[in-house]
Amino acid sequence: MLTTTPARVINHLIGCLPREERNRVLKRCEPVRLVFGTTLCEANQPFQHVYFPLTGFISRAIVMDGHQPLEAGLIGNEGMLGVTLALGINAAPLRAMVQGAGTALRMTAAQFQHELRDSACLLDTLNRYLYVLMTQLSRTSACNHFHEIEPRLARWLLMTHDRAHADHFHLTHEYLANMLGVRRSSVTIAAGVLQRRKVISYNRGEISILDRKELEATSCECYGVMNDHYARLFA
Amino acid sequence: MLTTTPARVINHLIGCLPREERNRVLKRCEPVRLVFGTTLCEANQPFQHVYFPLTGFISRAIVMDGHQPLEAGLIGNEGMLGVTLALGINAAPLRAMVQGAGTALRMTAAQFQHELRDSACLLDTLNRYLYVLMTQLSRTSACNHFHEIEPRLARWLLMTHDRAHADHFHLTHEYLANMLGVRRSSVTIAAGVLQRRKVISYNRGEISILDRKELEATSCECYGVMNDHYARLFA
DNA sequence: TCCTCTCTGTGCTGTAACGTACAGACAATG
DNA sequence: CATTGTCTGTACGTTACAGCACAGAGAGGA
Repeated sequence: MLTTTPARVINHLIGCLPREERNRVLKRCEPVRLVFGTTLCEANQPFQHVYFPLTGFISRAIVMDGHQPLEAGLIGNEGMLGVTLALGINAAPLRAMVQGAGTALRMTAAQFQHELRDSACLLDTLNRYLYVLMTQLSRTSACNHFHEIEPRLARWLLMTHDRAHADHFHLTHEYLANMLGVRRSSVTIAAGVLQRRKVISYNRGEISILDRKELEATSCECYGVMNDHYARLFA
Repeated sequence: MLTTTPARVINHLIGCLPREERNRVLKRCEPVRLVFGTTLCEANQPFQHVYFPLTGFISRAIVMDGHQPLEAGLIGNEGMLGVTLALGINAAPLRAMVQGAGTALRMTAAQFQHELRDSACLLDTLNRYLYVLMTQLSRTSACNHFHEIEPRLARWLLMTHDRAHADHFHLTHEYLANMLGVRRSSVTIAAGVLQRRKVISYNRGEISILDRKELEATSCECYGVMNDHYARLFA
């Protein structure tokens, strides 16, 4: 349900590369449509493809017996799926699923490994991204532990907003509940507060961001900290 | 307060290397004593040295404003401190502190980076370890979220037991509370249960493991899962 | 048009863990 | 020996969230 497709969204990791390498990588990629709800990889399974999201985005989740999967991060055009191949390991640490319909570039895992051998700069970029991922995992962990539902909800909405490149996206309370590792009805309550405050509005899974400033004020500091950290590493 | 020093504890990451590279690395290392409570690095600060624990062990913690640091992992002779240098980044994602007095090998960060350039095998080993760290972070995150205090306490005791190479080590309730991200008195209650069940005994910070089997039964499955995962990657 | 499904709102009870506070026991120190 | 600090036990009110259950409302298909 992407209403507005921005003129030209590029994947930031690819954008980091010098022109020649960037073109080589782009040549190996094929554009694909990310379909909402598709599972792109299971934990501990090898990758078939790596994905560089453009307007679509992907969620990573930790799967544990007897519990709903717990969200560990979002991958939009600032990142990629399959980065552990840069460690020489063809396995996914987490389950990945399309969370926002849209577009992406993809490459076969084999081709990607090949490119990695040829491009030191690509490897360096991915190493940086890996470092970002580690700090994100840590912080998300602490955030889930210490912060309350409402700020955390605001944080996820902001992160989704950034990656959707639109003020309007699809996300039910049920989904959000899984992301945050809480009950659906807790989300209904927290989201209800935000809606009454005219910060967001939603209807049957269609969420609109009305007042981003307020949303940022409601969010815990984790949103800003993580963004800054990314920016610093890719400056 | 290490009472028994095992005859010959080697660092497993170094042990993974082929003889020649192993000797080269060992030659660059100096043995040091890890003193309980010493902070070895702060989050986002560069490393002076990297550490390969032997009988001592180190804890990594996530630092967040307004909260006690939250434990994210232990580093014993199965791992190392400073592995992010393998990503070409001289910065620590987390705070690291000596949690168990004992011995370690260390190398300057500069020297370590130099070794990394010379030894593809070292890099490969560290890449694997990085992957393990990522899965550990994820799982710890979910574990803290879903599992209750008692199983989590048991898990940390088991992990500490492994890394201390002794049935007896120093760890106050206060410390454990920080590790688990809970109140001190919650730990007193959970530990009291374990003591009454004769699984552990403790006195003024000196903990003894009496019945490891029972401790394993009390722990959540995370302990086994994480061990298996490590073993599989370093098989 | 009806039916079914999905999404959301809400209310109730239960409970794990918090926050705080205090007291006793022991160890170390002067 | 007295004093101080550290470690542990315990207790009580509070709170955030779980778990469950149900009802209403809109969407979409038959």
